[in-house]
Amino acid sequence: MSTEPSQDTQPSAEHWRSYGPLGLHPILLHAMEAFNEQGYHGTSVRQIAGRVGVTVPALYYHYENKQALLATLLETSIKDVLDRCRAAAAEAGDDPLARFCGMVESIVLYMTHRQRLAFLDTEIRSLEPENRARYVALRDYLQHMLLDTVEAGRAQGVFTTPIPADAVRSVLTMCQGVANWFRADGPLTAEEVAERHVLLSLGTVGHPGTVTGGTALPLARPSLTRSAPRASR
Amino acid sequence: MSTEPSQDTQPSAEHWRSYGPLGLHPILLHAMEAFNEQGYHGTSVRQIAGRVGVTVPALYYHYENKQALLATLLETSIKDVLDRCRAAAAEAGDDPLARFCGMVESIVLYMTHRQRLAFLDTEIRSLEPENRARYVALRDYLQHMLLDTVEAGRAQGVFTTPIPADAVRSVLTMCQGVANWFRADGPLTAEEVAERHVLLSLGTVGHPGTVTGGTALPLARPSLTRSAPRASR
DNA sequence: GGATGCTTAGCGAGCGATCAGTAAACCACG
DNA sequence: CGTGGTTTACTGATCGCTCGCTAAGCATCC
Repeated sequence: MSTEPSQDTQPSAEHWRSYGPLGLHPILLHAMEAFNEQGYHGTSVRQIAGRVGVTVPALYYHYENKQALLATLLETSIKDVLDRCRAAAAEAGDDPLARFCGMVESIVLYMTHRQRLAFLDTEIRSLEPENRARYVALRDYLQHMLLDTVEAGRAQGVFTTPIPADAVRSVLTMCQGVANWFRADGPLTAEEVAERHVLLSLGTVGHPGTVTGGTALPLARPSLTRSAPRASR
Repeated sequence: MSTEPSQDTQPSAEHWRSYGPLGLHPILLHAMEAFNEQGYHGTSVRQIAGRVGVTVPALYYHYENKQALLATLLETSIKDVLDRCRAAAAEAGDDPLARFCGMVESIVLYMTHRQRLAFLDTEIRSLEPENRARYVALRDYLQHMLLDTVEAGRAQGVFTTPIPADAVRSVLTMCQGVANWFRADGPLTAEEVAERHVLLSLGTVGHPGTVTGGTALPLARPSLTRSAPRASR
């Protein structure tokens, strides 16, 4: 009778760029897929049980209720992005530009490699108040980390946006949006999408080198000339 | 027994910056509010009827079924943005920079003034295939309009992004995101939010004047120095 | 007298959740 | 090694309730 997160997901000490198999409990895995396809309220516990190949009470043996499935999935997800983002920031050191690029890259990589988990962000509205509060607090913390970096960069003149808080929220929104349209069998790899969004984000926060084209960013440029996929959702 | 959109919403010839009362049928109005608060699948027809103050069959007299309520709302919404965006583009004339700014402004104004309608965009997944296809086609058309403008600007050198399609998708994503966090009683007015997002969008598509600060944009700058609201959702 | 705009009453299906029971694995004790 | 008790992971059956939706009828108005 474990209501615990059961986070076999990632050892957390691992590198922020590496993505192994999900390692979720089969019930959580199939709940995740059902919620992705039909939404939380559009999915019945019978459907989840059916996907797993067990009867309904088996679900209730492992998780308190339907809500606990969503809450566990979302909490697992946000904690994983946060860990990876922190690791990327730490690796980048003190330079605001490098930190910003690393954080955005790590977030977008998460959105692509853990798309089905990341997409559940659209279901926070279905969380009960306490669960939602915990999730939102972690997401706000991520936003705050990024904002601190942008403001540090602004102080050094590497970011010129006069509205850093709005810029950061916009950057996170566009990164989160990747989970809505990315297709693994599409024209761009996860890494290319991440690279492009680092570039776009730099424009959004007003990094002078980005816009004029003459920058020293460690980006492999060839992929930036290929055409982008359409959004469909 | 009308399944028709019943778009009393806006005369469409009116100016794209002016927002009167919604003018939706009471049933649509209350359905919109319920869908906003609990999502499509989380809302029952009984709840909608209760909000309106009638019995359930009264709903079915006016609309074919629950799905028609959502489809009508979403179609009304996307057509309204599209009309306003077209009007803004027409008013701006041929200059890509002016067109881009006008289109982004009109879209963000819609997200703030018609927030409850715009927020329903998160419910497209609950649309049946044909309804979704029609909605997505209109949204794609909007995206295409913006992309054409950005590419025209690129040809003139006013936009420098090497990935215009990704930039446009990101811009629209961040604009759509406004419907998630904007609060009419918050620190910023709709017009200020629109102005800020024009600025952010210019950075995203790589408009040189924006990032370096020395631009001739017709933006009232004072509001850009005030602090931004937090996201909560 | 026929639209229009509702109501009362209720259909069958499915919902989330629970109860009692069970088969198998595990483990300590003699 | 064997045996009895405990734990783990389920199943079958069913609870009370709500779901989307509809048939039939009634009042109001032109």
